[in-house]
Amino acid sequence: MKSSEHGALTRNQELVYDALTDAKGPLSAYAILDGLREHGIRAPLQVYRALDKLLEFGLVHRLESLNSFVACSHPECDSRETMVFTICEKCGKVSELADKAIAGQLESLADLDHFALKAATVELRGFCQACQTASTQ
Amino acid sequence: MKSSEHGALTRNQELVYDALTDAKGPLSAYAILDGLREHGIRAPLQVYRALDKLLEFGLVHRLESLNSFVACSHPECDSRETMVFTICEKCGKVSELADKAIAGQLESLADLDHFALKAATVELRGFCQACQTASTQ
DNA sequence: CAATCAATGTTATTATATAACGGATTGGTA
DNA sequence: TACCAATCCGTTATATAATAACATTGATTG
Ligand SMILES: [Zn+2]
Ligand SMILES: [Zn+2]
Ligand SMILES: [Zn+2]
Ligand SMILES: [Zn+2]
Repeated sequence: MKSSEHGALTRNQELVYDALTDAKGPLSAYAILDGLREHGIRAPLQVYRALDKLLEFGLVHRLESLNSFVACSHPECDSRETMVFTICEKCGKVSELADKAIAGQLESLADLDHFALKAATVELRGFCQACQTASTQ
Repeated sequence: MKSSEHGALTRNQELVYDALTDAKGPLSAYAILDGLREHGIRAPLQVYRALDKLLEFGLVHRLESLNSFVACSHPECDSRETMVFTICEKCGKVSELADKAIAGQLESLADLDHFALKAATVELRGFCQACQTASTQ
């Protein structure tokens, strides 16, 4: 379970995780690095190693199309398998959607191709609600 | 339609597109560059500019999680909206799946969040059929 | 021809990620 | 305690991916 894992985070992991939860949006590894210099983080590897562990714990997800990272917004989502994100191309807002159905759909789609599915990345690009209404006024 | 667009490709676009179709697998921009040096391509920008156009034409897709590019394997697929790829984590094989249902599912999922969906990237990681049978022997 | 626009060539720079090495810390265990 | 193994840590250097800036070429067209 996550909350117990969270308690076991090392110092660097804690720093990186806090940076991501504070940000309430995706951050690149180098943006995290810049924000943590005053806390003693000096090199990219310190950030990347912490991120690797956080990804492994399921506390953080990687946004492939943005080369950046977000804290998981589903405290109970320990699946680590299928994540769905919306990415607003105007304001940059990112939301993580919870959906069981898509995971099943992708599973059966993979089966058709005899592909043993381990993990899925779904990234949706478009406009968030706020940016839609803003552009139609 | 694609075949007509293909006839209108410029020299650099043609070179890059041919490199991708010959490869029968994903290539990074720099791998393309290395393969085309003897044809007069010398700088990353020459490759990236050609790729931008090919992506726009729908002749090529970008694999976000691999930072690489593949020629579209669906001659009639001009949708340019929802692509689904399987990526074998053992042998690196990539397949582009054709599926109308997933696109609809993602559309309605986005609707729930009042998100105006423009394009979707779906990348499935796991093991291809060949690598499964190879690992169970 | 002159204006325009897309494509090109080149150099330099930024952004993202990993390799390689050694030292420090932790947790069990003889 | 002394030992071992595993993990985490810090540092330097390097690899890989993508873009900025600017000048030039070549086709289109009015
Ligand atoms: Zn999550
Ligand atoms: Zn928005
Ligand atoms: Zn395609
Ligand atoms: Zn395989």
